[in-house]
Amino acid sequence: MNIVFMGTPDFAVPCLKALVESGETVSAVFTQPDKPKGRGMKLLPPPVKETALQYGIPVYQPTSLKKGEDAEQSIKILKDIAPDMIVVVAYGKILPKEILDLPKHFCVNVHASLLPRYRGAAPIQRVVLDGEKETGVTTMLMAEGLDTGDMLLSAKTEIGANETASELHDRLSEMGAKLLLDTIEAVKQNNITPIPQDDSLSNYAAMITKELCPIDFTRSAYEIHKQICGLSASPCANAVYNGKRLKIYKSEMTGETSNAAPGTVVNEKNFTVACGDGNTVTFLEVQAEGGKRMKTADYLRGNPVAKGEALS
RNA sequence: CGCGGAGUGGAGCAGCUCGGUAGCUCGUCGGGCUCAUAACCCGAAGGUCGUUGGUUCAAAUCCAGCCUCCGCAA
Repeated sequence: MNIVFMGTPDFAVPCLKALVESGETVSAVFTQPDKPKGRGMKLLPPPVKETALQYGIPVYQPTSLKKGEDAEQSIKILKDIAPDMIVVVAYGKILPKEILDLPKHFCVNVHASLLPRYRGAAPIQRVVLDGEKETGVTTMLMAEGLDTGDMLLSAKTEIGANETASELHDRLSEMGAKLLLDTIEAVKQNNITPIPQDDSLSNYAAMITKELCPIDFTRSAYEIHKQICGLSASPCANAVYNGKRLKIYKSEMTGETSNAAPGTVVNEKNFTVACGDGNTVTFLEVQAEGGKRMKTADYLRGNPVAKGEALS
């Protein structure tokens, strides 16, 4: 099939690779323009661009698909390619109707949740933050609304008790790639029935902001544990210890209880801290300012903490 | 040229202000002890102190450049 791929971050890379490796013809890749980011505001290409270039696929990075010169030129390029299908995975731009109607079949989107649940920008982190037990990936036809199109296929998976958003992200991106191939195969066999989403069951996975990062130890241990998992590895939950910010990448609940004040270290050997509901959270991987991410045992060797000290 | 922190045996850190014998908590290896432990005791190996140049009788330490890693901000 003649396919145009649109996507930007790491999550989309396995899908693009899967398409190419399975022998589909990816005629062009659309991705977000390079943006200055990181230290020193260096200009960095999005991951999908790097992958596309490795395969020698033409890359287009229009600033807009809706209006202006870029949009007109993009639509002209798309018309020239005359794709059978446009595959969109976390592209980060809204497609105008003109493009949605352009492919011979349709525009298909891979979304990292079990729709209609968790539509929107940050489904992976939100399911973890909310303490959900399972999630998945869904392929759907693209409609003009945000993640509202008819569903094609989906795949479920359980969320581990200590699984972080970044671990789940990696799993789901691989699942998404497989589901995408299954979906394309079904389309080829003409063996697929779009199912409308039940809007009454939908919810929206709002973008993740830094306000979510500071840990409030008066909350329950479970909420804090899920906060740590859901925000790992970026932007990462953090606490203040010794006047310095300490990022917490991984944690677990050992079942230990304590009536110490929330935020108090109750076990200095494995860095276990009291929470608001009498339960405790044990930190497994942390990172101090200026330091690297490391296992708690390593951190404690050079930065011993004492029982009774408080984090905030 | 956005602001800031850091590179020291295998891991995590101290030492640098005020140059003069390489230190701590672990790990590893060998031995001992114990019913037992993230227990304890004894001994050993292992480091071009990120890199290049400069100052000096002498540099981990002071000065300059470069490389790498990280926090903030975007």
